[in-house]
Amino acid sequence: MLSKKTKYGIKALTYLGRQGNKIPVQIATISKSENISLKFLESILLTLRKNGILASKKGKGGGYYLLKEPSEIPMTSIMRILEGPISMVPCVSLNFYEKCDDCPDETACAVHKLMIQVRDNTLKIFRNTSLADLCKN
Amino acid sequence: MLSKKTKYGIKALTYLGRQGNKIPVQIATISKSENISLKFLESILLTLRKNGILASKKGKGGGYYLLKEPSEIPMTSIMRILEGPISMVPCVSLNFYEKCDDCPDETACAVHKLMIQVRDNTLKIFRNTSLADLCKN
DNA sequence: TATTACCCTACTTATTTAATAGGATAAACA
DNA sequence: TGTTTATCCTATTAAATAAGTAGGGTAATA
Repeated sequence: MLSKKTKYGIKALTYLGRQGNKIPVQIATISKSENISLKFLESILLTLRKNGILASKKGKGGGYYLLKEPSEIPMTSIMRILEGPISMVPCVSLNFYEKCDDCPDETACAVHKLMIQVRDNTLKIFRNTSLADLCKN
Repeated sequence: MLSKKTKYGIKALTYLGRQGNKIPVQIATISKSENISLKFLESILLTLRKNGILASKKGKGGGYYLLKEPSEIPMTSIMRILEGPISMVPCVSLNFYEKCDDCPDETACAVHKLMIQVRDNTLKIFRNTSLADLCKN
């Protein structure tokens, strides 16, 4: 299941992407428009900034804005920053790999094989989708 | 992320499927072979039985066995019983649909559109895979 | 009738998620 | 220069979920 953090983050990024320009948007504006708790959204935007997706400006007229063009931001980046691994099990993760405690031989594991398929398909979608695609319509 | 419940459940079913026949296998046998806590596995097999995947026999020589041929058990069933929804958000779920609190118009939601794609792809894999496929090799 | 092995409810513990609180810092502007 | 505005940042908490544990009950076999 997608966490609310990720869901809210994507919605906020989509909102910013639809602005089209790099004029800062206040957290409160996004919070109201997308029905997201202001404080929660604040922490989400903070992590997006720390991970190089957003930039911010303090004080009057301040707010958050996208660092890059929406078309330059793949969903893989957004998902990995907000949600973590794209894979359903750590043992098939490309960026967050971890060995399973119970599995002596990973290549013989039925779950492993199945989840590689799922990962490859999901990855294909996220790689072929950028924030710009979400902003359309 | 896939829960351990689901992972262990799939492993246990694969173990049973590889037996080929309908001779009951004891929980303890599977527990040892697959490195799964006996008590935890017990509760997992119980839910699989209550959901029509397994049958059991009590007393000496008892244990669990598959009710149907592995080829007759699609991964969609197993996943829904053990993990719940296949979708990443409830608002795109076919079997566990729920409206989002924050979304006034679901058809306009960027997250919704993206997650429908992911769901369709994942569903395709699970529909085209049966327990028999996992038992091969 | 003793043993075996599943049946079933309840409980506990750990982890993660989803916030919330509250002050610090920096920019704009009068 | 001082006030307002809005982000920055750490810490805390509440709720939900996941993972595992306990322990007695029930049915089948020999």
